[in-house]
Amino acid sequence: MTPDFEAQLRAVSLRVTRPRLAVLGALRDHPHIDTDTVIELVRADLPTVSHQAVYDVLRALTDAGLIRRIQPAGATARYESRVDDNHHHVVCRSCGAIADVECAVGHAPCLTASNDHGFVVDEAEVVYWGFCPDCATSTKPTETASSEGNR
Amino acid sequence: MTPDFEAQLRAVSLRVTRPRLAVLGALRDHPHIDTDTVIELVRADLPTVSHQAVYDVLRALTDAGLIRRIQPAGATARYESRVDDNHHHVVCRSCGAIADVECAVGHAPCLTASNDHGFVVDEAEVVYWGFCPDCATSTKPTETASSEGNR
DNA sequence: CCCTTATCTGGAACGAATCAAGTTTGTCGT
DNA sequence: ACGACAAACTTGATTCGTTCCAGATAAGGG
Repeated sequence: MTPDFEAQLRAVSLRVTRPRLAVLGALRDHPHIDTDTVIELVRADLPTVSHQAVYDVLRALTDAGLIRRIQPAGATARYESRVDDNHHHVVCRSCGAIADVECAVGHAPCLTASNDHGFVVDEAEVVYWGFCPDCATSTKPTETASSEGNR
Repeated sequence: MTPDFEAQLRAVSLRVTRPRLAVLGALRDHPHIDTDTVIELVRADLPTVSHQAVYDVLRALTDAGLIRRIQPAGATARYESRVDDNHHHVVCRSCGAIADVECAVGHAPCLTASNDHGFVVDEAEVVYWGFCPDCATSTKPTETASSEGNR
């Protein structure tokens, strides 16, 4: 374990610092975390890191392509370390939980639609909105109960 | 012209007020505007409306389904009045411009991929990232000009 | 026309993120 | 190893978009 964070950093010409290693570690252990949680997790190891350092590190790593920033509408920024595959996310409207989803249609499915309006498109981001298993059952739809029931 | 804003409001049991009509008018004339611009446009007609009123109206209209809120990562909230069709958006990484895109694959293309993780998905949102015609030419990629065409 | 209540006004408050100035710490050259 | 330079960090304040609050206003049914 302990993926070679140091090598990853050096590969993109970033200095190897403890805050950066801690952030990478936190992202490896937690799939989709927001900035605040990153700060908490990092401080578990390094109590003295400033929030600014975390923001800075997240930005540097995102720019370098080591991590990916995801930000569903209305929520705070979250980060994940899976960057190489083209996967998407399901977001729970109720609790904000996020899960990874491989697009069943194939990879980069809708990218072809893009050349409208002369835009040069390089990425298609898909966000599925719905309810996670917990919220789907607790938020009990009053009347659509039986028909929607696949799960 | 002047679509029947009043009827639209009444149809969803919302009171017909001048701020609301002004907001609907602003959204009809401008495809994808952020809250600040809405405030400006509304105040062109009604100089006394408070920013809070606009926020409130936007929320009410969004909840009622008359308008749609879109919020690409890292940008402020924007609103649009096209709500009935399932269309998506191209967002310029450089200037933030937004344009509508009909998904060529068909409507609600990737919705099928969704049942992973027990989530009950009811909407698939697609955001295409790239560069608008203006920025694509001005940001002149130094060498990747011809080859990188698609994807 | 009056009453109820949704809606609007004005101002304060909030959280996420950024900026600025100064200090620490990696990394490279010798 | 040692020192220097610049990248990276700390601290603290600031901005920005948005929301919360209390009171005033006005839409729409009776």
